[in-house]
Amino acid sequence: MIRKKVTLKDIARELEVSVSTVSKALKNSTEISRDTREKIQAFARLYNYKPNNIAISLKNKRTRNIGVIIPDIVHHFFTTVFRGIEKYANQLGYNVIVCVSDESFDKEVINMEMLANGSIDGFIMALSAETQDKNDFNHLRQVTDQGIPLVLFDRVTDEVVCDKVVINDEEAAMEAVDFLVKSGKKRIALFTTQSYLNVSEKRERGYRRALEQNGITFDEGLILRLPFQFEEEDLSTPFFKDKQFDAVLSVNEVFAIRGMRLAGKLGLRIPEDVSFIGFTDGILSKYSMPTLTSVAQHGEQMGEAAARMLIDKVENEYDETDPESYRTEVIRASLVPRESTV
Amino acid sequence: MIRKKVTLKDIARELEVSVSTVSKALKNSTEISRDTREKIQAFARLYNYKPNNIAISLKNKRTRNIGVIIPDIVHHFFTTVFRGIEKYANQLGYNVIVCVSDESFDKEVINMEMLANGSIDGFIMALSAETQDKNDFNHLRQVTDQGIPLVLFDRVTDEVVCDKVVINDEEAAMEAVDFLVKSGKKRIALFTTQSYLNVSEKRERGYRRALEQNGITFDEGLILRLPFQFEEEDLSTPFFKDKQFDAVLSVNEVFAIRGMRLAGKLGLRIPEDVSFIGFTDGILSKYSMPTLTSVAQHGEQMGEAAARMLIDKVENEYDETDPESYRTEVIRASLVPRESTV
DNA sequence: AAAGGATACGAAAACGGTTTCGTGTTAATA
DNA sequence: TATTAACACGAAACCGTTTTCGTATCCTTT
Repeated sequence: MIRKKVTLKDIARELEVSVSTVSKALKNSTEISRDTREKIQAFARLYNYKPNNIAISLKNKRTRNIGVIIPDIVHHFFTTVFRGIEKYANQLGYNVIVCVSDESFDKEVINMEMLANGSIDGFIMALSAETQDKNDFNHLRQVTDQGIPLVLFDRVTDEVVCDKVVINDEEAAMEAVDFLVKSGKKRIALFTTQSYLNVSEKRERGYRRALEQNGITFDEGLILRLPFQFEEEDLSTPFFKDKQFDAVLSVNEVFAIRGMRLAGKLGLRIPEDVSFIGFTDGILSKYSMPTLTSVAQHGEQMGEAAARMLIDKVENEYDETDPESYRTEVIRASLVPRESTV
Repeated sequence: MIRKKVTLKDIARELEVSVSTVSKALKNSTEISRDTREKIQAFARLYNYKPNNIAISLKNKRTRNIGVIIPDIVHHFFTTVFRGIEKYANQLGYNVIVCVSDESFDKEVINMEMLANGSIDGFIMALSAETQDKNDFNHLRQVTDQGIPLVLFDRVTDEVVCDKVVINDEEAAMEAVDFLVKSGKKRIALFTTQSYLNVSEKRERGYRRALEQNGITFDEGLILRLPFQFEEEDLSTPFFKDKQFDAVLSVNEVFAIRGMRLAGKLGLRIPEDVSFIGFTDGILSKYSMPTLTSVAQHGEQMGEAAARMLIDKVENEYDETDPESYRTEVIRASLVPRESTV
C-alpha cells in the first residue's frame, strides 16, 4: 500500500539533498546536475510524487478553478452550456466548481462569497430569476471590484460591466414569428414567463416587432404569462378555446410541450390547426410527439465562448477600469424545423 | 474601490499587533483582551476581511471540496443525483467540483488524478461505460489507498471496496415485468444497452427472473441490445414487425421513447397494442406523448445518500482496512404508472 | 517581600510548494 | 599562480493561515 502522498520534503530527506534542489530537479532545471536530476526524477516517479495543488495555488495565487453559478442543474440548456465550459476549461487544465443558486438571490450571494475567497480564479454565471427581479447586483460588483474576472451568459444584465455571452434573442424570436407567418399563420400567441427574465423580455420584444413588420396587430390577450411550475388549468382550456390562435411561440421548451399536449387533448391537430415553436432546443423538442420546432441556443458554443473569455481574462493583463476591455459575444440562434410546424 | 483582499498581515500591520493576535481575536479567543478583540473585529468587519480558503485548506489538509465524476452532465438522471449531492454538501459547507468522464476511461483517470492531488477531500462517482467494459479499477484503488474516501453510485463495481449507493435494479425490473404481466401482457421485450453496464445487467437479470416466476419462457429474440447513439433502423422495423411483442421494458428512458415513436409510426396503439415501461423517470417520461410509465430511481435521494456517506467518512475516523467500514445503501426504486401502460 | 498564577500578547513552526540569492568548489583564463 | 567564471547546490523568504509555546507584566497570596 502506497499510503499518504509523498512530498518534496520526503524526497529531500530520503535523497539527502535540499527541498529546493528537489523542486528544481523535478522542473528539469539546468541549475541541477544531470546526475542529481535523474536520481531525483527516478525517485519521484517511483514513489509517484505529484505536487500538491493547494500548495501551488497558495504560492501562485492561482487555483486553476473556475466557479460556475447557475440557477438550476437539472435543466437541459444550463447543462449544455456547462458541458461547453467544462470541455474547454479542462483542456486548459482548469477544473470547474459548480454552485446552484436555485433561482434564489441569497444562495447566489452566499455561493459567490464562498468561492470568492480564493477558491476560484473567475466566475461564469447565469443570473437567478430572483436576482433579476430584485435588480440587485452588488454581489457581482464586489467580485469584479476585487479583480476577479466574471463572465455572464444568457441571463445577463446591463448593470454590471463584464464580459457577456448571449444569443440574439430578439432576432431569433422575430425569425420564429416570420417562419410561422410565412407558413400561413396569422394569430400567433406567446407563452412567456411570469417572473422577469431578460431573455423573456427580449424574446417578447422580438415577437412584437415581427408581428408589426408583418402587419399583424398585436393582441395582449394572446400573451400568456406563466409561473415556472404551473397547473394544467393555468394554461387553461378557456385560453385555448377562446383565443383562437393558430400558432404559439414559447420562450422555453416546457411551456411549448405542455401546450402541445393540451392542444392534442382538445383534439387540435398539430401543426395543421396550431403550430408550435419553442425556445431552447433541448431533449424534449427532439423526442416529443410531434417533435417540436425550436430555436437552438447552441449552449455548448455559449459555454465554450464564456470559458474562453474568462480564461483569457484570468491569464492575461487587462485594464479593469476600461469598459473597452469587456466584450459581449453574441451567439446566433438558429431555427430547427420539426414536426410541430408546417 | 476596495481592491485586493485584506489579509491577517494587513490587519496586524495596521493595528500594530501580531498576526497571531489578529487570528486569535477573530476567533474570539479569550486569550486576547476584550478591548483588543473588539478593535480587531471592528477593523476586520470594516475592511470586509474574509480568510483565504486556500491557506486554510493547506493548513488543515482539508479543502471542503468534493469531487464528483460522472459520465455525462447533459443527462437527467446524473444531474438529478448531482442536485442531491450539491444540496446536501452545500448545507455542510462543502463545494462540489465536477468532472465529466464522457464515458471514457482515460478521462476518468486523468480527472481523478488531477483532483486527487489535494483539491478535494473525497470522490463521488458513477463509472464510465468504458471503465466497466475494461474492468480496470486501479485508478480507484490508487485513490482509496491514499486514504481518500470514495463513494460509487449507480454504476458501481464489486471490485472496489468502498461505500456505494445503488437502487434495487433487479427487483425493480421484476416489479415492472410483473406489472406488465398483470395487465395481461405476455410477450415482453427488453431494450438494453450494448456496452456492459452493471445496471443493465441487473435489470436484465430481473427481467428474466420475473418471466420465469410468471411462467413465461424466455426468448432471446425479444432482447434488443442497442448502442447509445443508434439509428432508427437499429431499432429496426423488422424487429418490431416480426417479434410481435406486446410490451417493452427498457433499461433507460431514451430507448423507450424512441420505441414508442416507432410504434406510433407503425400504427400500433400504446398501450393497447404495446405497453412501454422505461427506467430512469426523467423529463422525457413526464412529457412524452403518451407519457411513459417508468421506474423512478430517486436520483436526488441517491445523491444525498452518497454525499452523506462521503462526508461522514471525510469527517470521522474509520478503519480503512476493515471491509466492515463500508456500506452499500440501496435506494428502493418505484414504479410510476403513466399512459404508456394499461 | 517573595512566590505564584493569571493575563495578554508575540515568535516561530507548520502546511507544501517556488524562487531568489548566496556560496563553496571546480575549471578556465590571464 | 592568482583571478574569475561556471557549476551545483542550499538557505531562506514567501504565499495566508493556525497553533503551540514562551514570556513580560501585573495581581494575588502568604
